[in-house]
Amino acid sequence: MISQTYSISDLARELDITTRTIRFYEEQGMLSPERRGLERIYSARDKVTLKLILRGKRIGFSLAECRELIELYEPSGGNHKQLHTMLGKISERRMQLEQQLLDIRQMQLELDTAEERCKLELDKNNTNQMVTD
Amino acid sequence: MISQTYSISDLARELDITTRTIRFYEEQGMLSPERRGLERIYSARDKVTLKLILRGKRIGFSLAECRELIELYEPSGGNHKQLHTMLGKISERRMQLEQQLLDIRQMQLELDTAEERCKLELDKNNTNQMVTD
DNA sequence: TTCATGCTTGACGTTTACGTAAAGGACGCC
DNA sequence: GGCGTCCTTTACGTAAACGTCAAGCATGAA
Repeated sequence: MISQTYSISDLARELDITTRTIRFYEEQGMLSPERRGLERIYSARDKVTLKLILRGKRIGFSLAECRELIELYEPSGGNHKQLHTMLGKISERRMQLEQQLLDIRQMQLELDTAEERCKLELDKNNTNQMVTD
Repeated sequence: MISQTYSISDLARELDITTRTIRFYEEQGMLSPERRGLERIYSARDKVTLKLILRGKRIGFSLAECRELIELYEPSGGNHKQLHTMLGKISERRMQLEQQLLDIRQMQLELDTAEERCKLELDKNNTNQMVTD
């Protein structure tokens, strides 16, 4: 089976980003698609990388942080020290993610409160309406 | 009991941000501290607002989004339509937070994989080391 | 052939979120 | 009264993450 490939606009459509964005990520060294002449040919792996970037962005990672994540994913076969560095970075990310989970839960609680207040206000208004009817 | 107040550098120290940042948030209409002459006097409520902003930033919200959250928090006593608008925004935020939770869990899984691979590599290196000893 | 469509590479523009001086007022202290 | 410290405003600078032309190549359809 021939592995699937994509044009730049294929990916742009499917992932709902612009081609400019994809080229920009390449400029930043986060992608290096094959070429057929000048034309870029993206593999399934490139698509996974892009999804990884987009997921990172949704939770507020900078592109630099996303790049680190990508590097963690590339089996670079590093030496002893590099491997320890990677493990360190992984545990840092883990801690950040835990903090984000806490922050999200807290926000959800705050949204609960805000929603309650809104609904109370609406009830109050409806009651007034009924009285003045 | 007199409610506690803070100077700008008090808050900067406590929240680990610069005074420039705090003034910037004020420029953006997210804070409006009392004044004693020119000097800014911050209340406990201002501090809560700042924490809300910082929490938002940690999970990747823009300042514009943070401002919306703050507005949801101010009991503006809006009219019927405004209240429905607010409820809409609240449910939008909820959906975004749910997506972020999914993204974070996915990232955690990916970190698991990356960590496994690192550890396997380390084991392999150690084994080689033992053989060559 | 001409035209539309999709791709390419520059290269300058823009928004966000502050950083970083510059210049100065107010206050406690030695 | 001078010094240090903290505060102020004004204003230009900057990094990140693209947006937005401009100009041009390739290729299939009319």
